[in-house]
Amino acid sequence: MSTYTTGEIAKLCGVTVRTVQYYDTRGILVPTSLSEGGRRLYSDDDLRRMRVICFLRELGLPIDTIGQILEEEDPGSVIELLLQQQETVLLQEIDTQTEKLEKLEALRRELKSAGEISVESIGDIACTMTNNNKLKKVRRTLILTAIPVGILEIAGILLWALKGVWWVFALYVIVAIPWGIVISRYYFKNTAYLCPQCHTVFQPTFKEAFFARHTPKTRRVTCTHCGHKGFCVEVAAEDLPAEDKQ
Amino acid sequence: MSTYTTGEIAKLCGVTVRTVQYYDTRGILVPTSLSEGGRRLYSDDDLRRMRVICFLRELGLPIDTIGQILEEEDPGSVIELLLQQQETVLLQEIDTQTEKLEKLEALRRELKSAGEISVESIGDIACTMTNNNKLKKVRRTLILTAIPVGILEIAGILLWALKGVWWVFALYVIVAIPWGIVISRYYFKNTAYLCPQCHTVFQPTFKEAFFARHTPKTRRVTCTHCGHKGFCVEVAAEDLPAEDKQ
DNA sequence: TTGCTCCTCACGTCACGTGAGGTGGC
DNA sequence: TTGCTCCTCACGTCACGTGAGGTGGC
Repeated sequence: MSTYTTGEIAKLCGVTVRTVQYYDTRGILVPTSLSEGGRRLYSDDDLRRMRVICFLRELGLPIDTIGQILEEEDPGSVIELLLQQQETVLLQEIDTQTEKLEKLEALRRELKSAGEISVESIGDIACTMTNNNKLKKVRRTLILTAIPVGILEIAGILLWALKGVWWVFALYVIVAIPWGIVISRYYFKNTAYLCPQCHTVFQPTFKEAFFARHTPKTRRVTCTHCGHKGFCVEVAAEDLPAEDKQ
Repeated sequence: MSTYTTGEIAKLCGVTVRTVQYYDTRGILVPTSLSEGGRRLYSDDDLRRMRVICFLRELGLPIDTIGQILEEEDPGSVIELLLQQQETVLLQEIDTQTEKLEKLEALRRELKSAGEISVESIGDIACTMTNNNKLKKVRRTLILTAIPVGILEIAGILLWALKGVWWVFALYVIVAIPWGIVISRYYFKNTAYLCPQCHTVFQPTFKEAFFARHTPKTRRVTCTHCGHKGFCVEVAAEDLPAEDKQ
């Protein structure tokens, strides 16, 4: 049965003296005795307890939870429950960090391809990245409704050409025109454009957007804010601010 | 050109009023103007700046780093450098968390198979888990040196049985005996046992350990501390405390 | 005038780290 | 006696959250 000083406990457990003292003030490792001069004296039991504390800290458990575990008389379920909670916490933290990492990598990629690196370009990238998911949803809707129309078109052409059946193609024309109108309105209502000049998000008129030259991610439109005309990156339209919460 | 109050900025950026105020005190988002009553008034530029700040915070960048990025006149290298640093930080954090998670899962597995859940059993598991790597190293040495000896043995037996060549087997015997002595001494010098009674780590005498019944992970030895005799879990011997740092 | 929003202290969170100034113990 | 270790304040870290008590602005 030997006794240990604060420094000895610290060295044996690979922590600082301050940590050992701190665990005393937090009440999870109170020294068995004090010297006449008021110095902390730890027993073998204390050392073992400290080792358990350090181990549990290596799992990321907060001090109070460790205290609970150490005080618990009845062994089983409480410990298992607390460990299970900690597992959930860790899984969530890893998830959060991984998300951050992915965003960071996406930003770095975009910055590299953007050529110009500035705060404005970060702002633009942030804007396109944060409502990327909304935009994908809008585009997915477009494509999903386009598939049956496309099948109808091909079927119509084939039947007309090979078998001389013309009414399927006629049906396609009847369906495709209203579909085109509806889907275009839907699309331009839910998309907006980011002006590279003044960095504002704006919606051009339906007519301009419909007839404008475009690439998969940009469209040549006129900014309603600064009047700049040129290729603007497509983003999802924000929710209307007026009727939003009210 | 509209102006925004603290609350409006907060709502538009999905943070609390306190966060907006905090960014003012930290100097990364100082409002363009103040009302007569001392209320913060933010401009469109401020809103855009806040959006960039929020985006960078979503990557986990600390406030001061964001401040640096926003102040930077010259665009390129500094931003890329800071983002790269942040990537390293995130990767390390994910690593740390994953390690914690693995340890936690190992503990839960061990606790389940241990049957009895108590602070002592956590201590024992912590002890076996933390010097698990050392122990593996010791065992690997044992196995690696055993392989050539084993090959020699099989070769000796085969040559003797099939071809009548006996000297290879004789060589094996000559090699195997000193190897057995050396490796046993090495093994028991570098392993110790955890008493299930008093939870102390001890080293039995070479003789007792050598002849004791054992399983892959335990051995039936007598605790030098409390005298308990029974199967004890094998752990790596700690470094000798005397000549350690001195 | 009445709510609502915003203001500034001031303190709490979490697990320690970092001095400062003093002292025990070999 | 001299280093070394240890002691207790007290404050710092990080990005806010949480009241308290007061007030601007519609």
